[in-house]
Amino acid sequence: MSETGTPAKDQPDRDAQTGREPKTARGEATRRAILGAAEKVIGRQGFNEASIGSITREAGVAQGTFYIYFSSKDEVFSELVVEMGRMLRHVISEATGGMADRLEAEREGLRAFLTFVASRPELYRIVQEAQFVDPDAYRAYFRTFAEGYRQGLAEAAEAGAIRPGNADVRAWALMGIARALGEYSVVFGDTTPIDEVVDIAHDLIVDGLRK
Amino acid sequence: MSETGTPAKDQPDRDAQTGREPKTARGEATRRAILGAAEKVIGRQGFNEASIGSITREAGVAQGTFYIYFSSKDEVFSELVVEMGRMLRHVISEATGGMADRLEAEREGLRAFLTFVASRPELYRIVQEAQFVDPDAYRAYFRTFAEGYRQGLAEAAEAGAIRPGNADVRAWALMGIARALGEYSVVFGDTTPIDEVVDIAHDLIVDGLRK
Amino acid sequence: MSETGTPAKDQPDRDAQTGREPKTARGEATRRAILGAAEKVIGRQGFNEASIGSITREAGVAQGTFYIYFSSKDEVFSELVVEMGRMLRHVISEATGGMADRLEAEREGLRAFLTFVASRPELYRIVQEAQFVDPDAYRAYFRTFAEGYRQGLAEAAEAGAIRPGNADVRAWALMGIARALGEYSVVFGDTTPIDEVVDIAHDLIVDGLRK
Amino acid sequence: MSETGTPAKDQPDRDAQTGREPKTARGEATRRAILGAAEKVIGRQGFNEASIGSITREAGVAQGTFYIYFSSKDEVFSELVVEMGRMLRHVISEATGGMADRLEAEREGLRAFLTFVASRPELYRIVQEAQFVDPDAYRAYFRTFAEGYRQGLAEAAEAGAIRPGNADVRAWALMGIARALGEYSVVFGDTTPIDEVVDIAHDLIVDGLRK
DNA sequence: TATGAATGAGAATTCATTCAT
DNA sequence: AATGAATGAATTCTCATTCAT
Repeated sequence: MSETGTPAKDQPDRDAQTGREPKTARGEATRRAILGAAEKVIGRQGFNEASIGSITREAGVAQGTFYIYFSSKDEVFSELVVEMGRMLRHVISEATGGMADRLEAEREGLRAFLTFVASRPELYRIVQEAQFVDPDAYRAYFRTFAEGYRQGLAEAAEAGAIRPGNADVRAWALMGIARALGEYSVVFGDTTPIDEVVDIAHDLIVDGLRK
Repeated sequence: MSETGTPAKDQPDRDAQTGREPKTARGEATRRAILGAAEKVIGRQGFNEASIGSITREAGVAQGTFYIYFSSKDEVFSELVVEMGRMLRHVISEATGGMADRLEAEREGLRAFLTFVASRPELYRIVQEAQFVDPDAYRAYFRTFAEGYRQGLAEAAEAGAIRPGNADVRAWALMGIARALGEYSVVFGDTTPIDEVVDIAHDLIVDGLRK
Repeated sequence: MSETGTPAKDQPDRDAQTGREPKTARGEATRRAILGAAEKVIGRQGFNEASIGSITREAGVAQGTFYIYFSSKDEVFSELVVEMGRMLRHVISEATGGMADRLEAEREGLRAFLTFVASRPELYRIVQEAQFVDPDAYRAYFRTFAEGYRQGLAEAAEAGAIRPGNADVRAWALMGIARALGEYSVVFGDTTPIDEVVDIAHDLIVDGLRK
Repeated sequence: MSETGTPAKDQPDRDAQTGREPKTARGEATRRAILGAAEKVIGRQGFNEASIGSITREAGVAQGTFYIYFSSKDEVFSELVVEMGRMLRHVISEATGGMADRLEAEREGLRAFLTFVASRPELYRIVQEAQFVDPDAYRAYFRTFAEGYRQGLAEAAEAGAIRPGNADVRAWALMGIARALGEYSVVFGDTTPIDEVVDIAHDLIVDGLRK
C-alpha cells in the first residue's frame, strides 16, 4: 500500500487535546455525557447542523461546560472518529481473531462490521462525515484499516490460502464492499437481515461473478 | 431493490423553483461561470467552508449576481449532484453500451467510472458530501444507479451469463468497490495507473478470492 | 535614540488590512460613519467596554456592516491610532513649521498639541489605551514623534540655539510634559486655560526651576 | 490644584467590601501568592487578557480559591494600584526625606522613582492601565502624588529656593517627565543607565533649554 | 481553607440573502 | 443583467463568578 507519510499505527495524542481531563468522578461522568450526546446529535443532524447548544442540551449541562472538556466542536468530533476506529478494530479482531481459515475470517469480519454499524448508526455516520469535517482523522482511520487488511490478504496469498493478487487494491475493494453494505442498511434503511447480506456478499467475494 | 420513499427518477423541476433561466447568451455564460466556480470551490473546500462570496469571486462576478441564477446555495449544490449523475450515466453507458459480455461490461464500466472521477475530482467529492448536505439528492443519485446495476445483474443471471445471486446486494457491493477505488485515488492520492487498478479489481469481481 | 528594530517612518500598510476599501460613495460614507462612531464610543467607554454593537448602533448601521469595512475590532482601533498620529504631526508641523526660534517653536508646538487634544479627547484617550490594546501601534506612534523631536533638539543644540544635552532623553522628557498636561486637562478635567498652561510650562522648559 | 470630585486621600476601606481577611498563616500566604501572581500576570498580559484562571494557575491554587481572598477581579487590580501608591510614596520620601536642597531632592526623587519602576515593571504597567480599568483608583493615585508635589514646589518657591511659578502645572509637568522616562525604559526597553538619564533630565529641569 | 465543576451571560464574527442603483 | 452595500440571525467560544464537596 502506498503509505504517504504518517505511520499506520494508532495516533497517540493527535491534536494535543486542549480539553483538560476531568479530575473527579463527577467530571468524568459529565465528559462522558457530553461525548454521548455529541455522538447522538452530530450523528443525527450532521456536524454543521449540530450546534454546541444542541449537544449540551441533550447532555443536560450548560453550554460553557462543553468547553471544560473539549476545546472545540472539532475536537469532540475528532475524538468520536478515533473512538469509532478503536471500537471497530476491537470488534473485528474479536470476531476473527485466531481464525485459521482466511475466507471464513472474511465472512466473520464483515458480519462483525455490519453488526457494529447497525448498533451505532450515528457513530458510523460521523466517520463518513469526517471526510469533510476532519480529513486527517478520516484518512488516518482508513489507512489504519487498510494497512491491517492488506497485511492479512498478503499473508493469506503468501500462504496459498487465497489466489494471489495485489493486496493493496484488494483491501480497498473489500473495504468498499463493507462500507457500501453498511450504507445500504444505515443510510438507505434496507431491512434485509444482516446474516443474509453477509452470505450473499461473502459468496461474491469468495467465488466472484463467473459462472 | 428496496425502494423506500422517493422515486428513483431524475428530479423533475428541482430548480424551476426560483433560479430563473438566463435569457441571453451573456446570461447563459454567467450562469455557467458560476456553476463551474461552484464545482471548483465547493469541491475543494467543502460545502460549508465554501461561501457564496468565494464562489462569485472565483467566477469573477459580484455576489448579488449569484442570486440571479440560483435561488440558494443549496440549489447550486443540488444541481451539481444531478449534473454528476447525468454525466456519469452517460459516460458509463457509452463505455458499456451494447456489450454482449457482461463480465467485460463490468470491467469497462469500472474503467469508465474511475476515469471520469479522476477527471472531475471536485465533482466527485461533491456527490460524496451530498450525503450530508442534500440527502434526498444523494439517495436519488444512488438509487438510480443501483437500480440500473441491479437490472443488469439480474438479467445476466437470468441469461446464465453469471452465477445466480441476490442482485440487489450484489449491485451495492460492486458499487462499493467502484467508490472505494475512486476514493483510493482521489482522496488518498494513490497513483497506481487506472488500468492496473481496474484489472486487479476485475479479477476479484469475476473470480473471487478462492484459490 | 535607541532604535530597536522598526524604522521610524510612517507605517505604510501595517496589518495588511483585510477590511476592503469601499467602492462607492455610499460605502465611503458608511466607512467614515463607523470610524467616527468607533472614535466616540471607544474613546468614551474604553476598548473593552465598547462592543461592536455599541459602535454600529452609534453609527446607525447593522452589526454585520462593521465587518465590511474592518476585519476586526482591533483593526479599527489600530486605524484610529494611526490616524491620530497623522493628524497630530500635521497640526504640530503647521504650528511650528518654518519657525526660526527653537524656543518659540517649543511653545507653539505645545500649544498646538494641547489644543488638538482638547478638541479630540476621545482620540487622545485611544492613543493612551493603545499601550495595552495595540502595543505595536503605540510604540510606532511614539517612536515616530520621539525621533522627530530628537532631531529638532539635536539640530538646535548643534546650532547653538539651546544648551547642549542628550537629545534622546530630552525629547522623551519634553514629550512627557506635553502628555501630562494633556492628561491634566482631559482626564482630570482641569479648566485652566490652555494658553496659561502653555506659558507656565514653557517657562519651566526654557529656564528651569533654578532661581 | 483643581480638585474635581473625590478626595485625594487614600481610599479608606476599598477592599473591606467582600474580600475576607485571612485568619491563618496559611491563608495569609495564599493571599500573598495570589496577589503576587496577579501582579505578574496582569502586568504582563494586561487586565483583560489576564484571566482569573491564569492568575490562580500562576499562584498554584484552584480557581475558586481566588474568591476566598478577593471579591472580584477588579478588586485585586485596585489593591495593586493602591499598593503601588503606598510603596512609591514610601520609596520617594525615603530618598528625599529631610533634604534641605529642593533641587537636589528633585534629582533624588526622580532617581528613586526610576529605580523603583525598573524593579517592579509589571506593577508600573498596572498603574498605567488603571486609567482604563479603574479610573477612580488612577485619579486618586495621581492626585495624591500631585498634591504632595505641588506643596513641595509651593513651599520651595515661597522660601525662595526656586523661581516662582504655578505649582500645580509645574507638579504635573515634572511628574510627566518622570513618567515618560519610566516608560522610556520599561515600555521601550531603553538601556541607558538610570543615573545618566537622571542627570540629563535633572539638568533640564533645573536650568531649562535656554543657552 | 481549598478544590474544581458548573454556570450562563456576553461578545466577536460569519455569511446567506435582499435590495437599491 | 450586474453590482456591491446592507442586513441580522445564528454560532462558537470565553470567563468571571458561584457552589457543593
